[in-house]
Amino acid sequence: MAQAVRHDEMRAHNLALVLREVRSHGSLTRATLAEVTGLTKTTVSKLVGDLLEAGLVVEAGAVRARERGRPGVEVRVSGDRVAAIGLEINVDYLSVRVVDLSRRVRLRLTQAVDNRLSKPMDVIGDLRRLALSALAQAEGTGLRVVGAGLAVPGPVDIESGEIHNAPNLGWRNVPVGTALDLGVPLRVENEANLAALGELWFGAGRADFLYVSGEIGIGAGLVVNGALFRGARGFAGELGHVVVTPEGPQCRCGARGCLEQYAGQDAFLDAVADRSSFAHGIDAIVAHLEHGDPTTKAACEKAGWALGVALSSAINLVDPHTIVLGGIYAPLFPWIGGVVAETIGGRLAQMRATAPPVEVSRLGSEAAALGAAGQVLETVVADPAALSERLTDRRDPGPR
Amino acid sequence: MAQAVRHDEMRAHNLALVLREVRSHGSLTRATLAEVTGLTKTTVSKLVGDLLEAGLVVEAGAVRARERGRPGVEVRVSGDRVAAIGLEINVDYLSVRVVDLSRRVRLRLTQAVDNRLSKPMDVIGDLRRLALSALAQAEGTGLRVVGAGLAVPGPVDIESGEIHNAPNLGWRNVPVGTALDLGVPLRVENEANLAALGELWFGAGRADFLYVSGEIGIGAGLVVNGALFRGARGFAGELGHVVVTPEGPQCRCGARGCLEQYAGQDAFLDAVADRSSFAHGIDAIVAHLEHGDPTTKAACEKAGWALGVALSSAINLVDPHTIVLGGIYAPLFPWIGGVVAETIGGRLAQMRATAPPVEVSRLGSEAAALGAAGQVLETVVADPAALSERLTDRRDPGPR
DNA sequence: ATATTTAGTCCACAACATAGACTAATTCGG
DNA sequence: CCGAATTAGTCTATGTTGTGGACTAAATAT
Repeated sequence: MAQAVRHDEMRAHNLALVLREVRSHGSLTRATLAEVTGLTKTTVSKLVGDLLEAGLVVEAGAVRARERGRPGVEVRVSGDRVAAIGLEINVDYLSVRVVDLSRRVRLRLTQAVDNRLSKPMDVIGDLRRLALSALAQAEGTGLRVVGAGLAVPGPVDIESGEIHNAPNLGWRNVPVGTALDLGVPLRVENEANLAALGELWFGAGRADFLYVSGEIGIGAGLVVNGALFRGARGFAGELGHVVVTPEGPQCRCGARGCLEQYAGQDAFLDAVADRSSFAHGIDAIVAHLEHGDPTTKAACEKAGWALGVALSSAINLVDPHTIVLGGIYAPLFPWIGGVVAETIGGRLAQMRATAPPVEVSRLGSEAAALGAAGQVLETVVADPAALSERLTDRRDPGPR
Repeated sequence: MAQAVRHDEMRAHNLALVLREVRSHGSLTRATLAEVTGLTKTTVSKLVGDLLEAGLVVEAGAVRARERGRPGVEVRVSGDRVAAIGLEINVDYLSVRVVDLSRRVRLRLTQAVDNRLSKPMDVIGDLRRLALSALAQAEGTGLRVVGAGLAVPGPVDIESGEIHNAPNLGWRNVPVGTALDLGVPLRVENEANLAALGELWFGAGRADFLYVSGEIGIGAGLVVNGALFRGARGFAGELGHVVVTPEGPQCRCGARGCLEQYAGQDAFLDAVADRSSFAHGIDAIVAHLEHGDPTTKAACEKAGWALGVALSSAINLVDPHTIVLGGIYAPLFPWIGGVVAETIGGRLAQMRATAPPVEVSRLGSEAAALGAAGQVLETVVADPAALSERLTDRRDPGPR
């Protein structure tokens, strides 16, 4: 658990503190950095020196922070040295994103493919090919990719990187963590959780919210005080199986009346009674809605009500500051957001002064892959000392 | 947010580490302490010396830890110097507990009284009298009470110590935090949260569980990795208003079909159709059950089912390791525990290998007051350096 | 009685942050 | 245009803390 703190860890902590402050302020001089951190100018200078040497920050031009006196030299996070790769396997696409330490997206590769039709190992092979080509391109521009993150639609054992059960893909007990070897450390995580983190770091940027990921299944990622809440075993956020009506329609989870039966992608398509092409399902629905189709509108009403009911349980239990609707709910937001907010507001009327606002995600299907990459970058910012050690002795590429 | 780390904070951290290890192991020699913390014997000796001087630990007799060689001197947490006071205002009683740093309960005062019949300030006055007498007794035995915790049945603003709305007491906007002045720092917190912490520190002692507090209202406290989960605004855990049936009976929260309408104390009493005496309501119900009364048994079945439905939503959302039933559910456990576990198990069948076990609380109505005291002791263990400063200059009794 | 083993202390040293003097680079005012 | 004022950043001496190994203390084994 908690361990002894020695001089080197004190230094590592302060190094991380400085890097975090530089990032959160965009750019800072050493003098203001000393002010905001509470460290002395001497210490800040030494720490910034180390960060410069490691290539994690760069000096921008001189600026006059105050009107009089010598101008300071601003320091900002360097996007030219360190990067991470984010991957996503979803039902109908594979995607790869390379993001540098300054959170700029350097490379986007997306491949539309129905992954339910292939064997897991073949899908992993496809993704590996995409990822390796992205890695090669990134390394070619001088970036050093320090780690990879992978988003999958279903609960994952984070330690082993094994997918227990991804019902929408039809996968069971697939050891992606070990099968997808890219030569860099890999972390596998639930898609909804990573999409929430993506929203945190690349989207709206609030520190407290519940992200709702509507796909074939419905997941949620809870961010509290800037950190993901995973629960005891890492299975938290299964919003799709929260009860809407205890004796409602049978769900494939074994229970009855789960949210997924009312507001999952299939429920929409069933309601619209036009399941011609699954891949363009959402586009078709939006088209119907834009033409004012009453059946589709009614389906939205019903799904929005169910989502509101399930979310009111969630709000009572975990008290999020805001609700962010993502996945298929993002394009449907104009027709569904109002009902959701009204249902929540109605059910929470007496419990709290104001119900959490319901907002729409700013990132489309990119959220999870970006969150996956961002999570790797976050480990770098949390412990820059560990990285610079690894960067200095390049002989050893570092174990898993 | 995160702040700079200096030498004094390094020391404070290691001091806390040593104290924590001493507590979690019961008693330890300096040598084994050096092993488990990773610090050197020299450093451990210095830190232990400071803790001894502050009176937070004491030396027990010498023991031969290993067969050969000089025997070590074991050190354990001292229960004779530092203590905390835990208070609870509930609907039908006031209670006070004094607990020393070694977590021994030194004093118990409970007063049965229907607090709905008095004005809030009168109730606070009653509690203050009880608490001051307990404080005097404790100080008389040489204990130094370093802080107080207060449990109230309803959501609280932790910062200000103000109760927004305690519907079961009929209180609104009562500033208990400032009104109840005991001369020591006071922290006010929701009863369910503190009962969960009480269970953590004085009861079963698991590090991950969801504690369900069934009283007139139904609350829950979620403990994850030994820490309380409060949500963004501190209102998490309102299990009583999780949806069981979205169009069910009207709840006083404004919604319909909340758990409280099915499994709250009033729902039980209504079902049994014998609301003769509220104070002994639960005892009467247990008596009926022990005589095999079928109406009461049916009420348990229904409440247990509803609790299982709401808990299955909670498990999907927050993934607790274990469910602990407390409050009125503790005496009812023999008749209700089975249905709850079955309902949960049935609804989670396909989602995870095993559903969280449903257990019964080991502490009766004492849980919340003990948790309140324990929370104060935890701040001492988390930062013993801050306390010893305050203990050394006794002129200044400390602000707030 | 002596060797061995383990506990705990002592002392020289290393790592880190601090405080304040010092140098560098700019603006302001005459 | 030059000196005073002001702010940025570096340098040096110092203080606090943990480390490592030598040392003393107290037990058991032979």
